[in-house]
Parts: sequence; C-alpha cells; structure tokens
Amino acid sequence: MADFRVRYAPSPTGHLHIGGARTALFNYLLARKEGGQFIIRFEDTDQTRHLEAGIQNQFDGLEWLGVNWDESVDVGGPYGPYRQTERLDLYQPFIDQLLAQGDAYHCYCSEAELEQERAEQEAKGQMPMYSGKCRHLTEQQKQQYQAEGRKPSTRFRVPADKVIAFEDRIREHVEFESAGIGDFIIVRPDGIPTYNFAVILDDHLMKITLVIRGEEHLTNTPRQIMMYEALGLPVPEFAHLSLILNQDRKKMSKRDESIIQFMEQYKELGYLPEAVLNFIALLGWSPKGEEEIFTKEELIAQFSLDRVSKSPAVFDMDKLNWMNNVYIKKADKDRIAELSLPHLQKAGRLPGTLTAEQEQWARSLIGLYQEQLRYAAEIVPLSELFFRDAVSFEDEEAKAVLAEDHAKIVLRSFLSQIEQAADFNVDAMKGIMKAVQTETGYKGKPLFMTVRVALTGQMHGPDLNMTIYLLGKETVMNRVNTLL
RNA sequence: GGCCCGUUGGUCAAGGGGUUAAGACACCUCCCUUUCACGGAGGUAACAGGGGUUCGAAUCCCCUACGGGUCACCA
Repeated sequence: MADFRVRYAPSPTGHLHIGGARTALFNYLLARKEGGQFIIRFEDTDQTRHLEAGIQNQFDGLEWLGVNWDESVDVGGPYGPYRQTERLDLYQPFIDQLLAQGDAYHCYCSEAELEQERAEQEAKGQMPMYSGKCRHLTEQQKQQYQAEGRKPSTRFRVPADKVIAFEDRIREHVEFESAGIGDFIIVRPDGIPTYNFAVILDDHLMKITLVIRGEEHLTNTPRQIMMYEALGLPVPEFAHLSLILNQDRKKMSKRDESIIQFMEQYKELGYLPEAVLNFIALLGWSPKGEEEIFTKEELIAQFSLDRVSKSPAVFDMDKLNWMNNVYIKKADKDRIAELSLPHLQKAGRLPGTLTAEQEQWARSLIGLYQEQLRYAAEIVPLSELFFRDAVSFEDEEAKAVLAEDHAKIVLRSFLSQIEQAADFNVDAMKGIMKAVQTETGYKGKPLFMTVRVALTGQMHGPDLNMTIYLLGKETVMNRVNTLL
C-alpha cells in the first residue's frame, strides 16, 4: 500500500481557532482512514510574529479535541525537525540549485522602494506586481548595490506565459497563468526563506503526499508548483478547503464576537470536545445519510474528500449549541456536574470549597438542568432563580397566571401543605401536590403552573418537584408568602 | 482592478440533465405528560437574476448582481 502522509502546518502566532482545528481534523480523519501518518509542522519563519506559547496552544487544543498526531516537535519522527526555523540548513542546497539554474536571482530593492512601486501601480489602477527590476542586473550593478551596503533577497524567476494547471481534490481542475504572477521572494535578506518556498521543501522532505489546507492558499499553489518543477521534484496532490464564514456570510475575523473562535474558549465554557469535534467535521463536509451525530470513529470511517463542499461553510452557533446539548443529555451526570460546578463557584453562587452537603445540593441542581444545558457555563444563568432573594415577574404570561382567581386558593393550600410537611424531600413533593389538588379541586395546569410561576417567575423550567425540593422549605415559604 | 472560488427554505445543508428538490436547526400543530421539559408524529418554507444548449436545466455554457480569496521580505 502506498504511503499516505498528510500534515497540518500552522504558524504558531496564536491560539488554535476553528479554521485551524478544521484543517487539522480533516487531515487527521483522512490519515486515520487511509492508515497513513498525520504530521504537525510549525511554520515559524516569520520571526517577528513568533510566539512560543502558540505551539503549546495548538497542541493543547488538538489534544482536547482528540485529534492525535504521529510526528511533530514533541513526539519527534523520522523527518524532523518539525519546526521550520530548525530546518534552515536543509533549505540551502535547493536555494543554490535555483540560483545556479537561473531560476532564482538576487534582488537588491529595499522594502521602502517596493512599497513605493506598489503604491504607484495602484494609483495607476494597475495590479500590484513586482516589476522585475533586478531580473537582469550586471555584475557591476550588483557590486554597486553591495557597496551601498544593501543585502539582497532572493526571488524566484517566474516563467513567462506558462499555464499552471492542477487537479484539486475538492475544486477539481484549476488553472492559472504565470503572466499574472510576479517574481516572488523565496529567501529574505537575512537568509530565512519565506513560507511559499519553505513549505514545498518541507512537504517534499517530509514525503507529504496530499496537502489539505485552507482556500487562502489556493493562489499560492501555482507558485509552489512552479518551484517543484524548477527543482525537479514531484508535486503532491492538493485539496483546498473553503472558508468558514460567520452567520452574516462574512469571513470570520479575529475580532468577530458573534462566534466563539478558539478551542480554548470552548473548553472554558464547558463544551464537550466530542461535540465540538462532531460539529467541526460538518463544516464543509457532509455525511451520506441523514445522521449527523457521529463519534470520532464513525467520522473516520465515513469521511471522504468527495463530500467536501466547494462553497464556504457557515458557522451556525445555534446548531453547535444544539449539538452540544445532544451530547450533554447523553453524558454521565457526574461528568456534567464536574464541568459545571466551577462555573457556579466562579460566578460567586457557591463558595470555593464546599461542604459535602453543599456539593450534593449543587450536583442535584446541575442534574436538574442537564436536559437543557447547552454548555456547562450556562448553568449560571439557567439556575439564577435559585440564588436570588426575590422572584422577578417580568413575563406577562406569568403575571397573568398569578392574576387568575384560583391562584391564591392554590397558593394558600400549597403553603399550608409545605408548612405541615413532615418530610421535605423530592419524593414528598408529589404527595404535597396531590394534597393541594384534593383540597382545592384544582389539578393540571391551574395547579402546577400556579406553583411553578409563584416559585420561579417563569412559565418554563425544569422538573417542578425537584425544583421545590432544591429551593428548600424556607425559600419556598417566603416566596409564596410574599404573594399572599 | 487582474486572476481564482462560490450563490438551494428564516438558518445550516444534500442533490451535479428527467426527484413529490433530502435531512438538520428554528418555528407551528398534535401525541405523551396532573405543570414544565424530554421523547414521538406531522406542518409551513428554497434552486440569486437574465440569456442560451437540450425533448427536458437546480444540475451544462455565457452574462449580470452579490459574497469571498489572492495579488507581502504573513502564513
């Protein structure tokens, strides 16, 4: 069986965001499905933007999701090192080769000069593209520049009038004309290669067979193919994933607050990693049947590039919340309790250290809301009515319930039943409600809704018996009393 | 601006010459439930616009509109 090697190659400039997580996930799923290797390599050639913490953050996020890698800076591997700045001497022979062949040349233009050139082109309504000014410098001119103390960058000489075509696994046939591509820099004056150059050498050296990456790299591909060809190297296959848009169908920007963008934040808010993984898998990929809830193993079995969409994927926060709730409902009670408890503490609802009794109460409270919890942190707003002094009646419908003629009759009876109750536990509540029914003659909605609204101020909420019990005898009596 | 990519219900999203145009979220109705929620069964609702090609177009081609990507000593 032919080797199947894919990679995720982030720049360690920040936290693992949704787009990166999806790229990593698709690579991972395919590697597992094909029995190949999944490599993580760090593209850190831009020294000015490098953050060491970025590497750890990428690892942490992927680990949380359950996206495991076979080769990278932490676990090593046969094709290391796995960060570009540690691979600089590996690149030199290829630079020399291009220079010797005349496929690359030194350019002495300064950044300021290039900037000005671009500005002039734009002013004339032309597209910004390097003029090729240093393409044919004489030895004398080069020496002149050197004497001025200029340090050259190295540019790739783009062939004229060439059509570069390739079969993208997602986009199918794509082609570009070299005429639209200016000679681009492959090595900076300080000797560090740029992304576009280093990436092809790394992919070649690491024996990557399929490059799966975001659409923003699509127009880099012809440049890379020209370099592979100039160096006489085999060209890998490509698959370009469409962008992920926010709900306004705009590209997600780092500042966009309508969407939670970083894995770290999902973890903090108490999303379940298996739910987030499931959801991200559906960003741009769709399964064959009607089922949408998948374990990681099922995703591995079902995933295929054939079913990855060319059109952009829109991030639907509502659907993520729905999906996470599906997983929370199925999850173990203790797990959800442990995830949610710290949020109640952080919000000041509960002390930092709990007595056994308090913890028991809190776990029951969380259990009460497990069915409707969309993410663990949501326990704080959901359970608010348990922690406030007075019930607030803002809902018009709720106010109307208490204005009914029978409301006071029901509440008086309920109050006396509570007062007399020998036991105040969940099981006793059923009997109490029954007794109120017998005494007042009211049952069903007039009975239950009246009590519910009196105690919570809301028409909707979790199981009433449990709610009464967890509120506690004193609170229940106080709340009813203020209404009589 | 050049090049490249996309556009199916309110939202997400299948389908790639002949379909009653899937499914999910949301919403509505009903069932279950002495309330609420869960669960179950239904329902409303879509091929951006205009030209072609074809017996037949959501599907293929062209144009327009809209959205996006890219043209860096960023990745």
